Amino acid sequence: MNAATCNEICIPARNYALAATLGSGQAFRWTPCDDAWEGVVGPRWVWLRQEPGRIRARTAVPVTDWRWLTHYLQTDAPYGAILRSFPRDAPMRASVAACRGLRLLRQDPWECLASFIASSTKQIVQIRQIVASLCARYGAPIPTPPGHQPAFAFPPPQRLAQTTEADLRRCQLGFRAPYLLAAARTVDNGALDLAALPALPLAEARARLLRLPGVGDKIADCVLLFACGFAGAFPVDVWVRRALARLYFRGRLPARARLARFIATHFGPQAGYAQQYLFVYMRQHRRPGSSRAGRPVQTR
DNA sequence: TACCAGGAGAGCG
DNA sequence: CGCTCTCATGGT
Repeated sequence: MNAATCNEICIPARNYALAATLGSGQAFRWTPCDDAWEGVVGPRWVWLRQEPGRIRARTAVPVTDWRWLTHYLQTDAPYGAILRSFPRDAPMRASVAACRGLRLLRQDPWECLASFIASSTKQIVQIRQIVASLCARYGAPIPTPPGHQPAFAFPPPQRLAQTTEADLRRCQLGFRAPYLLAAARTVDNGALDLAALPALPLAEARARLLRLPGVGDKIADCVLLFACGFAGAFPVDVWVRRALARLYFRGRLPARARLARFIATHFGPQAGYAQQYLFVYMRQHRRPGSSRAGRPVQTR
């Protein structure tokens, strides 16, 4: 690397919808700020702004090697090839058209796992609050620009392992508190090695995550897709369930096994990306003030 | 106010 | 399996 040390950089990024990506419910630490976004990646406070053909990034502390950020943003992912791998059916066309440039991030596995354990039966707004609360209470303070409010890293497993269920309940975790505590202890004592997951076959990585209490199919797939680089992982939540039902099955989902077979065969090797497009597409059509979805184009 | 939220686990037939 | 109930809490 011959890059100079500085606190600003422009990352080339074509077909990258920054706002859609940061706000699409895969990460919970980003807040829109004027025409930009502020958040935390690992131990660093980060400011990001979409510009034509690129993303401008600023940090509070000068940086020499920015690969941690390009890795997080996945700006080098083969966007065109990913889109071409999707099935050429009407629902996918409509989903892509509705959110061009939507990407998947590559998050830290622990932060991703902990955040999604906290997510069950919560709205995205609330998940953000819980994560913010965990960081403020148990995360290490990190440098921010002069005059900016304080920021905190996501607390590592060894830190959360030292808390109690009652502590965690104070962060609005409710019945998820014991799950998060158990997960923190399991990762802290080495019984689950998150760093080893990406090198495993998808099924094995998934099986290891499923051993954690509070981690079922959906949360395991979120971690595999958003943090471990398994582009074939396909989290099925209420929104994706709705999307699949309405767009592919005339409103009625088939039995589990048949649905699983459909997912495994229909969406191709980048099924996880397809899932994210369906998720965002379906949420765009929800009615404000109601959890019931509006009317996405009925196709097929 | 009533409903429901990017679920998971246990108990049941 | 597949269904139902419970869990805790706040947004809308």
